[in-house]
Amino acid sequence: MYAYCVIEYPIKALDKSFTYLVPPELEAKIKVGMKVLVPFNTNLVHGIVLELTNTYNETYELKSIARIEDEFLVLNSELLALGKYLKEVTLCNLITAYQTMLPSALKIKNQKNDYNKYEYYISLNANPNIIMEYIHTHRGKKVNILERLLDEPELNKKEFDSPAIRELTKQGLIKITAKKVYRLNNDQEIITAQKLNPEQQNVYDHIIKNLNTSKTHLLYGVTGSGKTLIYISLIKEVLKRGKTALLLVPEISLTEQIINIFYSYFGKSVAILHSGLSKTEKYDEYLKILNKDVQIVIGTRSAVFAPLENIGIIIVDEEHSETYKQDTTPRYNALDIAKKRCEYYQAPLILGSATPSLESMARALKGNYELLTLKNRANNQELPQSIIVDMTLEQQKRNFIISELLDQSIKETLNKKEQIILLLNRRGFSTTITCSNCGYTYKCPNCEISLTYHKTSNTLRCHYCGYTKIKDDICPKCHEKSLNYLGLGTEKLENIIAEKYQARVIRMDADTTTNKGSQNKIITAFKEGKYDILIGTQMISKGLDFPNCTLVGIVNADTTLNIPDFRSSERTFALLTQASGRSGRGKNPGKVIIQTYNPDNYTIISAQNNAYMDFYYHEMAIRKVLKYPPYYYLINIKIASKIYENASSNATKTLNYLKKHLDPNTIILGPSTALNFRINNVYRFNITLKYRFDKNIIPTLKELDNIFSTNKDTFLEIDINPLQL
DNA sequence: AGCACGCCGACT
DNA sequence: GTCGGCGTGCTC
Repeated sequence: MYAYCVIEYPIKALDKSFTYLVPPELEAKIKVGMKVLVPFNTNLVHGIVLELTNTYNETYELKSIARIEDEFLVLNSELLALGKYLKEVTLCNLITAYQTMLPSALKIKNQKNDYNKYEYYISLNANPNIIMEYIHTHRGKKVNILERLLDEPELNKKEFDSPAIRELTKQGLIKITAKKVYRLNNDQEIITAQKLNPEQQNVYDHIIKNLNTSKTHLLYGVTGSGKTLIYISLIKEVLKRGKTALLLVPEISLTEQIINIFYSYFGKSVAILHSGLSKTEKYDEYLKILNKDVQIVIGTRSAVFAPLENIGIIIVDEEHSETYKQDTTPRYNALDIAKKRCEYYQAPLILGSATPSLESMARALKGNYELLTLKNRANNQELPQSIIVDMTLEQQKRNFIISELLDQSIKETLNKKEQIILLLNRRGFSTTITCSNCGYTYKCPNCEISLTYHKTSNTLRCHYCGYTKIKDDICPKCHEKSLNYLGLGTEKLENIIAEKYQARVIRMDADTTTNKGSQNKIITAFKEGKYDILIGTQMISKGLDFPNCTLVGIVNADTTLNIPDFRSSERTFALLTQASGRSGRGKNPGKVIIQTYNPDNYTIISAQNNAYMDFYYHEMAIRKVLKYPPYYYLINIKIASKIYENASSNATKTLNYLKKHLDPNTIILGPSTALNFRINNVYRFNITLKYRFDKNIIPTLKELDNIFSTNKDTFLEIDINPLQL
């Protein structure tokens, strides 16, 4: 028997299968998809069995597989094929694809640990006569233990005094056995689901009709329309039919809330997979899925690879979220993977959002997806009333940060004992520090990006590479004491608000949520009413449900709008709409105040009016003219080197190569030095491709990748369907 | 990626 | 005469 294997080194030159002889003693055990140890060159390396055959037609002599690793872990044929698909759509190495699909504890590498957690149980280990005799001739703790073991055959060891246990074991009267346990357990009582309202029921019925098809449904429902309740009902029905369900959520802050809801409806049937779990917790959750102890998986992007079998539905919540696209190699989009898996299992894919991506809505309107709409909030609450404040007028009144209207509204809301969310999409204390004498501004020496001032640590930091320096007292250029703060970050806003109002203020952004669970702590504390005002970046905008929050203030709606990227309007619209959606979800009506220097901008006006479709048509017209998605596909090619000349010359070579091989209708832009030209002293050039149909593209890019694989100082990175340019 | 092989310079 | 620098090339 022969085995075709892919080995652990993620190198282009080794991205092929190697043939090994299966030793006779392994023939019965070995399966496709298993992790094996094989001799390679002078070492032993890990690999995955891709195929088993009885013939081979190579001329060289084969080596034999050394052993099988992790016998329980087998990538089934669906997942093996999924890895090949991942390789195809991202142009990564096959082994990289499989590594990406596995949790870190099970990745293919050389160290082998036991990640299992055990609990220890004691039981009797001698015949009853001996036990009885011991009981009659002794007294004390040891006798107690033996007496209890006569009643119950097995007891948890941790309940007892350990010296006594040790002695009894030594005397051969009892024995200790280890049992594998899972680290995360939820023994909550299960509650029954609320009834769907007619609008929700309608959507539900429609999807149920398609439960045995691989149709994609776009569930466009306004904020607070109760999409989660539909998900729960759908999953319930899927489980009833003996199948499994996968629910993807954008990030941990959301995951915590949704997980708790799902735990209360489905209890032990749920496994969770997200970056907030430790390596061992993730391992356990993965094992629960492999062992078929759970039927539902909830998780973030990488959970799309969960080893569920017999999938009956995949739901992607907040489908517009950019977190579904991985921004490191392999640059996959979980939506594509979910779609592929749905096709394999003939299961429907549900994409839910209050602000669908333009791509998804375009496909839905074209009829490629089924469009399902929830127009109303679940309990017939009104959508919050939105007001735009023109900050140019406020400036004349010397209100730079908080407008008159926002100030009044904050006071009113505090008086009513209701809660407030203030959104400012920029962390740190202030954006930049500038010398008012000579105009000097601090830039990162590695990245040429403005440094951000962080007050708590009194440092200037680069948000791209992490470079940190202590703030100076005098300007390093003109030596005057004229360094001023410019711009506004969440940290400074927190100080201002805390000074200005008699209120309990809490801040949530990337800097206050570095510890595990800290995000959830802030959310819970705010939800329980321990604070009046929550200040935060975009992480507070999505999915959270605070019934007592009736005022949302967008302190500066322009920060995201002004970023030079073709999707900045779409992002801003989503951010404003999602943030607005946090207001008035309970019994009291909500209010939203949007502060902006662009009160006439269509993005801001559409968001104010909750007019997604207005925004959609307006933005689509622009995309069409500028040849952007969804009208054109994009591919971004990055050429990077520490040596400027190499980066530059290779970028030009790449351009010429592309010009020669691609369809003449494909638009080739660049090479440009664009945004973030130098990061960590690496020079980067970008080439962007825009195309509608070009069958040469993938083969050409593969070939380009091969050409670069022998180049040691210049690196090529290809991002297919990038989110950022 | 890792490691052996190989062909040139300064050392016990 | 040998030790060791890292350039080149191969791995079932």
